[in-house]
Amino acid sequence: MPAPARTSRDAIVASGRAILERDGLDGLTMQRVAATVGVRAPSLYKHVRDRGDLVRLILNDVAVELTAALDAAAGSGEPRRDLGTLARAFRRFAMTHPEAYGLLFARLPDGSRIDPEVNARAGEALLRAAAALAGPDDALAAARTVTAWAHGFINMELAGAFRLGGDVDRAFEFGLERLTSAIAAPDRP
Amino acid sequence: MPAPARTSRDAIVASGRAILERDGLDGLTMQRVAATVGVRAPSLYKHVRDRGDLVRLILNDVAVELTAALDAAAGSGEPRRDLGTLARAFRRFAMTHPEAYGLLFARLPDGSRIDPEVNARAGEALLRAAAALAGPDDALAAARTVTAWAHGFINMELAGAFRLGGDVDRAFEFGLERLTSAIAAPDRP
DNA sequence: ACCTGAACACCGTTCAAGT
DNA sequence: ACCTGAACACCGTTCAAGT
Repeated sequence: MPAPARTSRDAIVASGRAILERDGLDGLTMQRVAATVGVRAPSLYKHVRDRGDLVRLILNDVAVELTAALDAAAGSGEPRRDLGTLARAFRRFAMTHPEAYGLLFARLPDGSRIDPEVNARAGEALLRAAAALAGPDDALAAARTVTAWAHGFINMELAGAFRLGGDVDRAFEFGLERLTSAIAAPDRP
Repeated sequence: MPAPARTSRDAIVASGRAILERDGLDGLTMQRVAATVGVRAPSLYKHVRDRGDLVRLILNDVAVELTAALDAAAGSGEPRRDLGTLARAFRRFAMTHPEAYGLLFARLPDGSRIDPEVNARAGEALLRAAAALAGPDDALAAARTVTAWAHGFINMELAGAFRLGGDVDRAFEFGLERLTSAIAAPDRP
């Protein structure tokens, strides 16, 4: 006698994501997720392998959404301009999903880490803009420089590491402008 | 009848740090720390407030050591050269203490976050080099640009986010060289 | 085929009782 | 003054039993 599913993997991931964003990673318990979707904790194991797997699914979901935001931000045809809109879209996304963003590039157990393809896909728009600006030989190194800066800045901002006062928005724009010029190939001013 | 202390806060922090580096944050349990220093878990609460406090003490310890490594790396009198040795020392330290480093700028509960003075002290050497290179007006923004880049690069490298192959060491040197030029004031080539 | 209660091993933390 | 066992509330996870 089959029993009808009272919940679904999508519902579990969506609920887990909301709880993660509201209560942080420590607050993301199987019992809380189960209660939100209307089952008991053991039932969750019919839909996800374990808690680490649930974290992975949530982060994949977030990364796909980030990718869409980045894709929408780029595409002006002007790589210099694209790099700016990409960096600002990146920062805006992180600020509206701070808990999830903080885990996106964190050291997590293997089972919780984001899928490689999802990760690669998220970096594409920026890699394209960097390639157009820096030329093919330096494309990857240039993309890594910009990504590292943007991620590092956002991560430190989210962690509250900028404690010396000053204008953080201005520091972001300063870094963005200097970096854009710095990675441009000599013949691409 | 007073009972002699069978352990100390320093021993607990040192043991906790070793366990953190070996087993990760999830592996850092009060029971394991207690066993290593030779007492039972409840005794630890005579020396630290709770587990979050222990994490804070460990991270403070790591940050102080990082500060010493950075201070030792700088001081050549040549800000351009200092920036390079600082960035490389930063990366080397992170690679030898990956678990602790990954938490240094992570989103942690308030009670686990590093002390503001320890954080400010760690940034001093880099702020000094950046100021010498960028000039007083842009000193803070320039220091934040370099710190963000270095931290972001190292954090992504530790998290295994550079999955497109390529030469990661070369990307680090590329970013370092371009960034150094980018933050230099026009009159400080 | 999914859901459940019961159970297990493990946490962090408190506290009264020991020395 | 510190250490301990016992206890409590809470985890994640497994599993046999229900429908």
